[in-house]
Amino acid sequence: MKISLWGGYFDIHKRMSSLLADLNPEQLEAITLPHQSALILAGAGSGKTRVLTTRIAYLIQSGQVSPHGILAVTFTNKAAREMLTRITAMLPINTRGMWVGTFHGLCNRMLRSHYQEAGLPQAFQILDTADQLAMIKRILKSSGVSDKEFPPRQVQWFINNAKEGGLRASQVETYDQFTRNMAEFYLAYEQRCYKEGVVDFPELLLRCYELLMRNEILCKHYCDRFSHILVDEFQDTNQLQYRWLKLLAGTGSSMCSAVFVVGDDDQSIYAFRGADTENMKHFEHDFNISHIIKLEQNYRSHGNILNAANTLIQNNSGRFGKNLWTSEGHGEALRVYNAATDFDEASFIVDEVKTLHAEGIELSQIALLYRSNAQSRVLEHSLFNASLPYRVYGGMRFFERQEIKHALAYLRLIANPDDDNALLRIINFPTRGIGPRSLEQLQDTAGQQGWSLSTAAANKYGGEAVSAEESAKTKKGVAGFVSLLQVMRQDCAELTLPEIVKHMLAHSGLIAHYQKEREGADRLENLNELINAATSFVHEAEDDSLIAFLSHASLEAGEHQAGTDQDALQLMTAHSAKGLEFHSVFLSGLEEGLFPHENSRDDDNGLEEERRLMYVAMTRARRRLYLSFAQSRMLHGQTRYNVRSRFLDEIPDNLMKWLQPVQKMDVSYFGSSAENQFAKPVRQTSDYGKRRTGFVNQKSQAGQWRVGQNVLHAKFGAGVIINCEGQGSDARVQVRFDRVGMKWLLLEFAKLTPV
DNA sequence: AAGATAACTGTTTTT
DNA sequence: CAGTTATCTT
Repeated sequence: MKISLWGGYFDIHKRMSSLLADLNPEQLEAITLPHQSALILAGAGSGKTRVLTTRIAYLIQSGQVSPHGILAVTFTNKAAREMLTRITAMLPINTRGMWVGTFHGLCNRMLRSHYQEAGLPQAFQILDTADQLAMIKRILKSSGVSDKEFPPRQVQWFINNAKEGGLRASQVETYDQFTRNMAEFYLAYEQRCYKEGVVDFPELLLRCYELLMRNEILCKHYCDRFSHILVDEFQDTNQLQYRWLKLLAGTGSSMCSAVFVVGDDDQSIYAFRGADTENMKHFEHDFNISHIIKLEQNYRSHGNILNAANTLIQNNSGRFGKNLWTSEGHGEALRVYNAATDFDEASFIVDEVKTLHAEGIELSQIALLYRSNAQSRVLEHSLFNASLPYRVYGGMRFFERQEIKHALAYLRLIANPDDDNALLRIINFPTRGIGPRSLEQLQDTAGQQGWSLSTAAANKYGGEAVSAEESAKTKKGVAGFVSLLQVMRQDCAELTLPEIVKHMLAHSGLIAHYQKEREGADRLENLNELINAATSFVHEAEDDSLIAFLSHASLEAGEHQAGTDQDALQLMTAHSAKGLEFHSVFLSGLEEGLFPHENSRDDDNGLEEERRLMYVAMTRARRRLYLSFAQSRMLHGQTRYNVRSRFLDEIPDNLMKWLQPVQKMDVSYFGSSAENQFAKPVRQTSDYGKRRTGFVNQKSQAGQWRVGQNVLHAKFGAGVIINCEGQGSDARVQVRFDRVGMKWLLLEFAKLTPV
């Protein structure tokens, strides 16, 4: 007994000291702060996540708080997951009871627990941005106003802005006809959402805020419970999120919680979507922060990179101020390349990547960053031709795919019949002969009676309940749809989540529909994947109900695409790169109008945000940083002539090394990679399927090079011709090689042997 | 109800 | 230029 006690005691100490080992003084100070609110200014690569997670582990390990008393909030699901994994790795105890999640996720959680007090139906559904826009379009249409006069996107922007400012439709200040109209749409939208039992993203926050605001007892309950609130990326919070935090912390009255926020004003790059850096200054004041802890030691980059970034960011005003430093050496100079064209820039990057790769740097440790997504095209083209594997981030996500949204719409209707958005999406998909006129009738009835569409449909066409699913099929049109849903709802009552999904896929006709479609294979695969998603959800989530799964689908859109296991180059915008690091970083398109972007150039705030973005991009690099710009660039079908970015001039000369453009008229270079130089792009879009752009199938040519011919290539080995194109010296063939896949080859250069 | 053509529109993004 | 969306055909 005694021994085990001592053993346990010793264990805790050992664990505690290993927890706090290798921390620098500032990190240690932040982690071991007493029960008080704190503002940690954490520079890029300064171990921010480590501080946050270790702080939590420390608080629990030292017995200051139980997991039950901790609430940690992040912006992305990825960050929340990472945090939880790291905490669990540090602690021997069960972390259940701890609330770790995104603002939206946590608000959803509270609203689910107190749906009645919040005035929501139990099965309330969450609208994503696209759903919200669809809803707004519907309202504008029924109000009879033109899309031209009131663009739906603008209305959406207005509504979300108001909500993020904490304002309801009735509270919006109307000082002219325009805002009066907007407020009117907002009100109509609010009422529709209420009727249908749906909430949009900002509504989750606002509703939760109002819930705590109005219900003192409940608010007190959470205040008392969460004695420690920790916030990641605090510089990205908007007004409403800040107010929510203050409420939860119990400021006004007793100030019961300690709020520990970590952020970096220099990395605030989301002002355009409502993030308010001022929150950091408000926090300092509202929470009586006497001293800000600055984490300035950087564990990521070499000195030259940091100094360049430091000098750049010093051009911004109103900073808290901080200078990153490293105990590692200066490292290499930044490499700058002045390209003649965007194409030239891309081939320069390709050459450098090849060299780096040859030197042993993994492709996944190299990032190509750009300001806007459109810039990836030229790069992709060159990379493809060079046969370099790459991965583009920021495409369509799993739960946003058309077929998945259709499937989810069926599930949502099973859970919540009043969801008109969902109904409209699939009432005639797969087609069941419900045209615009019957839909209009239905909407009229619903409008007159104040019913939801599915109630209207049931009352109009429903009749007695149908027992066998067969009768659902025999009925036509709306009546068929009504009994289909009825039957589905009945059947699903007894099934587990994965079974519900399977059942729905089979009986909705979605599977049959996509089996018929030519390009449907990938969609079918995705629908199958939805069953898998449901299965793993049941295994992982505490609440495995359909409603919980639907929330999950809305709040976590899923990884961008199935991650290829292959070592691949990383292509992404500077925004997406935030939080990541790479051995080498290529920062391309450093031109006035592009970076800084022309839309941000005119006002100081915009320019400073662009500069922060540049700062974020630069500090992604560990060892080597390339900066490049092109004198001319193809944009929107026009060649634009740009001057180099002012940001380049803000970096000290002695930290940069200007690379000379290499003469590329070398014959051996030209000859040896001719296949690649002239190969045609096959760009795999992030959407379903393998859509090709850039060429059309041509008739096969006469002669020995024809479709179906087996060939042998010196480098690529055996393959078969699957496409022919062009005449004379332009003649090229597309070959599917056994080993290296598809390639376009110029016949003049590629030495092909017919087999 | 699917397929074809015309018109439009171009930052950054998570929930 | 290229990708999406609205509109017009068959």
